[in-house]
Amino acid sequence: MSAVGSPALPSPHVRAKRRRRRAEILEAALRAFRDQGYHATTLDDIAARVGVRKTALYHYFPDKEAILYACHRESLLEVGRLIEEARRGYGTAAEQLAHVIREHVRLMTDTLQGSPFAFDVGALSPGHERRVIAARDAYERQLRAIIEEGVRRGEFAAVSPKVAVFAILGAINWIARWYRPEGPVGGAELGRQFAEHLVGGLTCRRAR
Amino acid sequence: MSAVGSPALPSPHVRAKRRRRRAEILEAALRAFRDQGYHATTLDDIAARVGVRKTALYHYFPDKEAILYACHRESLLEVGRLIEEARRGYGTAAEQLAHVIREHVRLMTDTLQGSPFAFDVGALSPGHERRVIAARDAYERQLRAIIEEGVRRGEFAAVSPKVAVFAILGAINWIARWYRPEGPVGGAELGRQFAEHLVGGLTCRRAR
DNA sequence: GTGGAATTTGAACGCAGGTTCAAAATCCGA
DNA sequence: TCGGATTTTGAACCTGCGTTCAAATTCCAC
Repeated sequence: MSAVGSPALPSPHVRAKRRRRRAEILEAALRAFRDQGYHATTLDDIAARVGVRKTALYHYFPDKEAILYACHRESLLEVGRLIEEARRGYGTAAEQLAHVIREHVRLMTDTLQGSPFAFDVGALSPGHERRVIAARDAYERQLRAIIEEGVRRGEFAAVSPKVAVFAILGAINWIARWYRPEGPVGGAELGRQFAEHLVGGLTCRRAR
Repeated sequence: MSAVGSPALPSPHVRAKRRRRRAEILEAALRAFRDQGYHATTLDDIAARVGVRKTALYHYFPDKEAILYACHRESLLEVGRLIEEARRGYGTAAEQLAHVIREHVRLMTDTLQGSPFAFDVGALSPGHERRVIAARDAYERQLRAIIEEGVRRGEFAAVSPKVAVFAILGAINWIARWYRPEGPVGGAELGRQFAEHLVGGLTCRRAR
């Protein structure tokens, strides 16, 4: 071990093992919260999905709310990238918006990482709730900016960007409530159909 | 009182009073469930909104789940009428769908009666859950039928009616998560914008 | 006015679930 | 191998909340 009186850092191997366990717990929690809701999900539920007793969870997370917050954080990291990718990869607002929709749907269906966007934030501590809401607001503002640009360029009808974003996010977030990966429609195809429907509702109306 | 041995029916006045109290409890519960979710709402919460102690609620409902189920039933009664009205009042699929969307949005925003559509059904007893799901499925089938007819007539693009209905209901149900009646957009205007966006996304694409 | 019905109340109970704790088991680096 | 670190466990604790109960209060129909 290291010098006397100086606590040793765990080895890289032990740190990696701990990270894997945390990731496993978070994935189990994410699925449980998505299936049943935060309040209806018990620590016993999550622990059972991992294969341990619930008291083991306290070795990795201080409490249940911290698990929920970690799920939110991972989700926000994922969606945070979508806008940058859209801006970099596409020239028109319609293409950018379609990309974000497709990718957001993929997060809801393939990795389920987008599911926390559908979670109520009321179960978070006040500080955590503020942070999650701030990040969600930033994402929504970026979506609104894309729509505003589309309206300005004449690509989109003169809609309220705020209302349009709520409608789009509502359609996407609701996927957590009904989509099952074993169903007949794959995530990519679902994303394509959602993008056509939701972007189409903006682009075509300008012709009237 | 009535004849010995024969329990008296309450008078019309007492029955009316009882109905008003039940309606008051259901409205308070509906708002509390919508604001906080079923599990995070306590009977103390609901009772406080009514102005009684929680034990008084047991005079009108056998338990907490019965209150939730009654909220669902009222909501389903309301939305059940939308399709009939749409079929009677409009000739094209686009007009019918637009009407249902506008009116469903109104239920979400004005009376809040549509909010239970956004609630998870997991908290209901198995029997109640089956009934609520059956009624929701019937509503979704009717929406799909409108869209199928629109596709058949060439009014709508060749979309998957199932996916389109999920997208539409997702956008509408999500209103319970963000809409506040004191905000700048009224329910009627919101309904109009949602109808334009969501129906527009179906009608225009057939031109391509 | 009054007896009975209806409604509400405060107190109490029981239990589920989040959390703590100390001991046991497993892992790991030297 | 082995001592110490890490992880997991079973037991226990505590609290919040749904529910029950008996008594008190209010309402109502005659």
